[in-house]
Amino acid sequence: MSESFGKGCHLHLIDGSAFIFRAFHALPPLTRKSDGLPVGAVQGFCDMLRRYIGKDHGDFAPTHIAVIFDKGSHTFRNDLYDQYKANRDEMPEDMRPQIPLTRRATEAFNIACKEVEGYEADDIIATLACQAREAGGQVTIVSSDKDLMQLVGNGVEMFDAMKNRRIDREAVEEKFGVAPERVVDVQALAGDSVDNVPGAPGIGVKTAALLINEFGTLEELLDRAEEIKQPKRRQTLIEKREQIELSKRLVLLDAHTPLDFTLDDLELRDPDPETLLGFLSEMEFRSLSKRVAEQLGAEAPVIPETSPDTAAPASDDATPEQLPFKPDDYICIRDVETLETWIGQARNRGWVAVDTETTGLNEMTADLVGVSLCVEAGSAAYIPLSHRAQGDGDLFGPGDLLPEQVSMQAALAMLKDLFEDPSVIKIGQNMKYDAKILARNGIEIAPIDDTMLMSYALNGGEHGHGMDVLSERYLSHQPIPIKDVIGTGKSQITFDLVPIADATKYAAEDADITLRLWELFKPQLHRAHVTRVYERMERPLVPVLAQMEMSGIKVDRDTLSRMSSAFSQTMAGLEAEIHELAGETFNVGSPAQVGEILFERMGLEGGKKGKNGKYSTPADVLEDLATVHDLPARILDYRQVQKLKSTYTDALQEHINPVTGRVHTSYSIAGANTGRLASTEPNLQNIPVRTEEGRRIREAFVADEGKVLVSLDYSQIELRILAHIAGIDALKEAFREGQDIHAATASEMFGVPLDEMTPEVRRQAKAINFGVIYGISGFGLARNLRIPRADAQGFIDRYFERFPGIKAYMDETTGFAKEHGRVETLFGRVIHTPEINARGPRAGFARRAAINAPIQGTAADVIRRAMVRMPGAIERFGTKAMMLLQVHDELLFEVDADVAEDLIGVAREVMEGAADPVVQLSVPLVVEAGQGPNWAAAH
DNA sequence: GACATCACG
DNA sequence: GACGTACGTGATGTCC
Repeated sequence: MSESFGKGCHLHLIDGSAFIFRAFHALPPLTRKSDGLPVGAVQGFCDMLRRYIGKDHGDFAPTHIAVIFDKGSHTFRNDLYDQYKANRDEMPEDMRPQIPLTRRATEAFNIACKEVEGYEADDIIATLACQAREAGGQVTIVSSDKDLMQLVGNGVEMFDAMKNRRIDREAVEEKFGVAPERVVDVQALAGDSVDNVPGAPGIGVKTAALLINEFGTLEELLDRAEEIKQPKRRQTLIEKREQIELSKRLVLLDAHTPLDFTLDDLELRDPDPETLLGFLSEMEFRSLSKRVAEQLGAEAPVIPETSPDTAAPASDDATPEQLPFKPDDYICIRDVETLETWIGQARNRGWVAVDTETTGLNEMTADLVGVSLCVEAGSAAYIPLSHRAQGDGDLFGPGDLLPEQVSMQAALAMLKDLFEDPSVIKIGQNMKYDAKILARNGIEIAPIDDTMLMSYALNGGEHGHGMDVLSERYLSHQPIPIKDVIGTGKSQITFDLVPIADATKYAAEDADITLRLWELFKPQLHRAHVTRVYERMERPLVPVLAQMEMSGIKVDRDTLSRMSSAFSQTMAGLEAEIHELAGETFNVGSPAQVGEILFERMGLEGGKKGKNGKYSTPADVLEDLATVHDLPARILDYRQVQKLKSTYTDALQEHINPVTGRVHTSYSIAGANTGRLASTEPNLQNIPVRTEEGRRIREAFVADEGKVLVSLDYSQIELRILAHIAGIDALKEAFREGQDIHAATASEMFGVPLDEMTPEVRRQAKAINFGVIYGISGFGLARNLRIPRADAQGFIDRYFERFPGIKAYMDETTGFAKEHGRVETLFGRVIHTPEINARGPRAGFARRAAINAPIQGTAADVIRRAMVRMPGAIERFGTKAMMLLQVHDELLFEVDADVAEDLIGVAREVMEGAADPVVQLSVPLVVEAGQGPNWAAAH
């Protein structure tokens, strides 16, 4: 038996969480070969422990050692302040299953592994450090966390294992500007954005240290705050006293954590080679076991290579060994016992691929028919829930529910447990669809992964991201076409009428494919450096958009209906007039016939033929012709009304959901190459606004009784981003000063003072500004402005001369695209440009798209980030505020009238700050807001 | 299903 | 020197 802890002893306390996070982020994602379990962080953790105990610590050699972990997410600090650590990101899903394994690893190393429910590791470390100090021993805290620096001094030091550097009194003083004893005072004032400790607004570490050094302690400072000379600072300290005192309680470590062990329990023990090597073998760490064995003077264990038939295809090598698809092996789950088994398997794994089958494609109206699951490549099952008889003379009449299906209610209850289990990742292809179907059945599926969005992050611009494309491209497997199952055209049936045996093959295959794609894509995300893009801007959008789509927007049918009738009359009148002018009757809605009339019968000049050999009659051509004849003008009028009627007043009514009385669009997250969303069925991102007549359509988009619609939109976001990316000082300055940007551009280009600016000159500058974003050409600008091409080219030359950064940006961007086959947004979104090295006209398109993509894409990223943060920010309004629509640079909300102004304040802050903290824009983002009873009034 | 047209940012 | 020509979308109607 050894003596108890005291003088001459040296306790080393390792901050376990810090080790895990370091290990996780320092290493590429690694999975255990035999079953795909993520173990990268465990391996890193073990290696860090190995190196630590094998290290020559000189005078600081440990006699006692422990690894300290956090336990439970709720601590006394959450009771003090509910926002404590509230803006922490969720733990990456790959990391979660590795936490218990690191505890096992610690034990395998024969190192004490300690945690106390409801206490942070920091508090336990503080308690042990104090006990050791009082007993006369020395302490080394293995961490570089600044929150622990308050403990340094009197025999306690820290050690930064990454930098291999000891942190003593002097080092702490250097960092905080005060002695370790006063570090908490400085932290209380400066606050901490990582832990969400509020502190004193406007006071950072520097100022805090200055104040503490002047007054001695925080308490003294607060008592004598009146003496501070700077008025702003004085006011802050007086007004925010409570908040500062709270902050101190949050940062002050609790050295009185109740412990069920003593310092003596932490005595250094040699690892038992058998136990440790056994654990490392189990984890299949080959080279690490070898190194450990060497260190211990033991024999390295032999770890068998996994046999191919049990190996998960976790590698993404060019030709991974591919398990064949065997549709006959798929299981049909017809009783709760079997379902229970499958759910158990999913729980054991920690993940499961999921697919829902329904009666239609519209998530708001389709009914759930069945669910498929896949836990391992090749091993998938389908759970039929509401399949019905086709009625071809069987025992069951047409439409009868078929027997031997798990009851909807029972299955949903069991699946709800699994789908809402935070420790099981649910993997889907286009999860928003399944999430909405399940939400309508009372299940809030989470956490999720989405193979469509993974592909979008990885392969954006290369190809589409539908299951068929991905399966053929990455698994060399053509999935069963849906039309083989439900047919096409008139004889098409709904999925509930598909025989269960056929449905099983189809549905289980989809889940199987999804799981295989996930295993393939998951490790690629890190390698392609798009993990953050996927985790911050694609995946979290799924629940946000699902909610928006399910909310829908109220559309007044009567308004649309009345407008539609009026349009009919107008069109009839115009049609008669057009026939009169043409001298014959023809289909005004047929561009081919219009071209024929204008350019053949009437002999007007300027007819150009399109690729189908017909005359082309787009609006700009007709506008030019309108100066010489009335007919083209009337045709334009007709087309405008026809568009408004068919696409808006008529079609929109068809989209009013009979149950909710509202219109529910659907957003494609992975549709647009640049990162923009796209709105379909109906498209609510192209509701008219530019003309007075069109804008009236927006009057039919209304708020419910007692509510208002609130619209917030980014002002000139793309030009601001261009100014930032290309580093155009003159434009940045104009934005910072809040100037009219087009007028400022014109002034800079033509030397006209702002107060002498004419609308015409400003209009030209505006066209150039937009042209630049689109990868301008002299021809295009000339056509847009209807000026001679040479003049347009002159403008562009002048623009490049005045803003040389723009030209440089364009050249650098195309150069980058040609070299790498891709461009990137400021937030790291990758947009591939496969055509950039093509020849012919396609090269021009690709070049302009490459120039535009980082600008449009960065703007898309910004609003995505705002949308992801929005639900948390507006949570305080409860059901009083709902986010309904996104229109690229605009967010539309429906809000109780009494909180509309508050909502505007909150939402504006989120939107204007959406780039932070990843990107520091050198121009401000400005959001304009409006509100009213309908969308026209809110804009 | 291709094409033309036009609605939006 | 010719070629085509502003970026990104979705819906509707005609016509084959």
